[in-house]
Amino acid sequence: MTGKPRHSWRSIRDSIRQMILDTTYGPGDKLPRDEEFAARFGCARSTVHRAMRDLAESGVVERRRKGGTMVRRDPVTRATLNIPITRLEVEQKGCAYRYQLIRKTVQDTPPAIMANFALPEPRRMLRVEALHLCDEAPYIFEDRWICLETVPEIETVDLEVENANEWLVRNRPYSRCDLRLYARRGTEADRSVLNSAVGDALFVMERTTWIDEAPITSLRAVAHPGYQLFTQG
Amino acid sequence: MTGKPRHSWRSIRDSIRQMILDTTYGPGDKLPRDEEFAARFGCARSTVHRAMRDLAESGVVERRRKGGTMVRRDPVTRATLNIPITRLEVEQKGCAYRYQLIRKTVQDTPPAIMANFALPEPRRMLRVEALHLCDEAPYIFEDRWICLETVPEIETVDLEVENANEWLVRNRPYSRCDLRLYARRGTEADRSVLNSAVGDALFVMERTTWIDEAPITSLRAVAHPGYQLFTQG
DNA sequence: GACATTATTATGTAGCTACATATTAATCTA
DNA sequence: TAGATTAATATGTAGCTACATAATAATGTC
Repeated sequence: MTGKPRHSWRSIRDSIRQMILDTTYGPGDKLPRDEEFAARFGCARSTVHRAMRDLAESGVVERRRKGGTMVRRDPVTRATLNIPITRLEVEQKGCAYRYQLIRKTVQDTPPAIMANFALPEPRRMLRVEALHLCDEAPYIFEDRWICLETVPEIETVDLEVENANEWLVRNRPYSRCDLRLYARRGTEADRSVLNSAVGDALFVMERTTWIDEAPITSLRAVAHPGYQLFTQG
Repeated sequence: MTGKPRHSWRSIRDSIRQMILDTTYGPGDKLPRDEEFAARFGCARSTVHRAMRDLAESGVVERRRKGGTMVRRDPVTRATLNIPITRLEVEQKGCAYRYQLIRKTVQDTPPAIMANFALPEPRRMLRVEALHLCDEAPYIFEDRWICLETVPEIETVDLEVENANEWLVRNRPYSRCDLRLYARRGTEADRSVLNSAVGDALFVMERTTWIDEAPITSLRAVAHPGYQLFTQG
């Protein structure tokens, strides 16, 4: 036995995917309606729907009400990144975690942060610069902006002790998260914080989150030399 | 109107998420059974199930048959990366794309590639080194290993013309994809291929795919200086 | 012909029932 | 007590119906 009942949504998803792969339905083609597939496979429409939703989520097809289902013209590789709380990342390596607040100020957002949030004009936000340490060695430096309008409680949090990263993850859900990843040469400023050599290749993660259009936080995290980001294995 | 009917699975998901956020159910706690929630909300179990599946997918809760639903002790940020075919990435910037095969050899896998695939012993694979160009400037250099046992047809493909990246994406679905991202200093070897300066910070993406335990391909893609990877906006 | 209005239609959601499956919990051996 | 067997149970899946929604297609009006 394959372990898949004849009409499982997985087997139907695989059949449809196979048809797409062998170009029974090529890129850009319109697929038959769910009902049509259900009749062909001899299963319920809901089962086809379940299969289609999975194909849509994984980027193989695109669905639109009334418009029907189309094979995506541009296949994409979708990978889910798991970005844990830094404390956990460090502790899972069996190392001691420490968090150190470096600076905390209230400022108007500079253009770069406004761009991240797509704000038309500057807004006063709390800027928190902090260092995550792994066995007392600099691990990740983060430069974070927190919107005081959306998250006023943050002013009452003692960020010397509590970690903005964790406080926000635990207290502020977000509905949208933009991520930008790139490499950057270490500068003199990095050297003093991350203990890196000038010219080291540093891995940078920029993350911006919203709750229903309202900005929450935007941060640039610069990792120590040698840092790697994985997908969930 | 909020646009959400009282019993929509989204509104129920949001209610449950809210209860988790205000620590009605704290990290590690067990949630009531779906049926129990359904009775409380006055909706069907299937609706709670739909809501729970979404929460599980986004990493808020963990579900196990018979075990029930638990609030994840470690909140994670899950981000979906869209990795397009390089040709499309270049063309969407309005640039001209070109692909250039640099070398094509059959070799036994070195330890690093064996580790990526978790292979116990070396295997003969096709190694393809190629360059993606954007307006004739080096864009991404890829060093790819393709498993000849899993993908024998690759030997019949003219890789001078056809692009291994695209051929595989279009012809070989995968069931598992591991991703590793990091920054690396440009070396002398990079300089000659990517036209980068020695010491430049280069963004590296390593990707390994399988189809049901069988290795397909493992590649290291080194991007030109300044490259950025985004999440889908 | 241009534009607003109204049908049509394919997907999306909500509700129900019944059964499958995986795991834990309980029970029965040896 | 240890280990195997069996029961209990929460989630997962498959099937059905009915209606909602969004987007296109058709129609009507000027």
